Amino acid sequence: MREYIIKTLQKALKADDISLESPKDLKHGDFSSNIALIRAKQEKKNPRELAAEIKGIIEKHDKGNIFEKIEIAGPGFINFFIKNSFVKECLKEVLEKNGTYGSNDLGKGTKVIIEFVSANPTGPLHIGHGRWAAIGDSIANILDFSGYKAHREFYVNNVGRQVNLLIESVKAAMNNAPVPEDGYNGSYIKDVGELAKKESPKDLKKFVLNTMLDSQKQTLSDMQVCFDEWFFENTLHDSGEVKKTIELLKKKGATYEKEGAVWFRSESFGDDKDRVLVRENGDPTYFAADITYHANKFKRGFDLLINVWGTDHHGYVKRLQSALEAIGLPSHKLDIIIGQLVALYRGSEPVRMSKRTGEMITLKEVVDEIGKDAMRFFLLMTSADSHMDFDIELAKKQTLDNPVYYIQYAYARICNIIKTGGIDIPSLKGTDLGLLVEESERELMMKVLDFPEEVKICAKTMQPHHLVRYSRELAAVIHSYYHKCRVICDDRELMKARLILMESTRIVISNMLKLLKVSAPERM
RNA sequence: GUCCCCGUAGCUCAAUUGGAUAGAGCAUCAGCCUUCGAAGCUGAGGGUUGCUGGUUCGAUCCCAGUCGGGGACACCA
Repeated sequence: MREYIIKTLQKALKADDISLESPKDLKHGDFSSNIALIRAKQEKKNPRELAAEIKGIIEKHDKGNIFEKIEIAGPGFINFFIKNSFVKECLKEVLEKNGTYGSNDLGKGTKVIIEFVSANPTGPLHIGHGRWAAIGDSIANILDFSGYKAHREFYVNNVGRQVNLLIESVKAAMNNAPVPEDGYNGSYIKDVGELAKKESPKDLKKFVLNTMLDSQKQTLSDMQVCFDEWFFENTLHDSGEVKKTIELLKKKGATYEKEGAVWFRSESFGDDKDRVLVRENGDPTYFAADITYHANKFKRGFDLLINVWGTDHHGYVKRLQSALEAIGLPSHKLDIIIGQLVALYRGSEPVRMSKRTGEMITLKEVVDEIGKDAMRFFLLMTSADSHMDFDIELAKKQTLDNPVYYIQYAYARICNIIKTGGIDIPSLKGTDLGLLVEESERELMMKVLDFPEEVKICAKTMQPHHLVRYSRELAAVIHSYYHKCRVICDDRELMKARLILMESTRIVISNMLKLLKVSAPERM
């Protein structure tokens, strides 16, 4: 609906810089625009006079189709009141489009690769990984829904010092030897060691890495996070691509040698300092491989690169962008979302250690305890760049305290009403929506019709939490409506009209929860 | 010391990316079950948006500074 109105305004005013807001105060109409305020500044005119001019043009153009009335208010806002008949036309669109309602073509087929989690295979995932997982996965869903072609990828760092340390640590555990310096010593190391003893694999390194990776895969799968591809770092070394990247940087004059190592001049690109590409011992650094990896993403034909990283990697952003620039790749097409860390609580008590193992609590333990739906919902509830306090006790509650159930309950309620109504939805065609005259009905319709805009906001900002906020608002309107209006009633025509409203609401919740991958139960 | 993020109601978070009287949930208090699911609804109280300046018709949002919390500053990944 909003989109249609914007298009109408664009046509009427022959301009494309139309912005439309949804005012908080009903007195300010269904939509409002600050266009007169902005133009008045540019053209140095009186904003209210300009607003009146604009209002005249729009009214002439509209001929009473969409707008009930248009008002000028405050310093020069133009407030639009939408005709009920038009709202109901839009409601029909929800039923027609059904599962695709809310989708858009923002991406215009852009191939986008979204890389997320990419944890080292040296240990179990933690709650922070869960956050990047939920965010990355949902962004990918939203982008797919917005006309992009999203490719979900996990980069496996199966090369380097940390991996060697992991293997040495496992070996030590198998022989009851002390943990190597800087090695790993969690209980999972012993577990893998036991397993390796039992199976005595030919290639211990391969076995350990696979075991670690499988356990990460399992945890992610428990959260219903899926990847199109698991990209292994070693393939970049094996194919010689890493060497090629280093040669290319050398050729571009972006490197120099010092103390036996090859350095990249990242400082001249605005980074804090220069960075090593090839160590004194001749091994390329992780950084060198990562430049190659991102070059490889472009080579595979992706037009847009999105990475979801933990805040502990933020210092890494500048050097990667610098390196891409140095080899002539469009670094502005790399969008890195930095997610802040998650602090776990039980009630007001901070949780760091696992009760069972006495070590850092793992993602798996939390997912096992509270379940996939609450997990995803809570991790998606807040903006990625705000620090997050995650209360396990609250997420676990199956009561009204828990916002997940609030939404799911609204869905189950609607499903039950539709079921009780006992009328086939398709047979409701031709129903007179003009019978929906209650204020609460209009409120619900407007909220339902807002869905496509919310999807767009998420796609544009790459922040799925907007959708979660919307889901709570929508559920609140639904519950309120439920108490104000009865759907199942003796007036059969009215009932049919209200069933259509229920069905379109159901469709929106269903589409929305699919994007978040939170289940929508018909019964609870 | 340098860089990034955050600071909003007692608590956890929003605020359509510069819009009109800063909103929800929890907690507190007062109401609502003979009718489609009370896992719900209705209402009340609760604020100098950490602080100080600046930019403009307008700032929670942008800029400068300052205080507090978190994180990062490897020839680790």
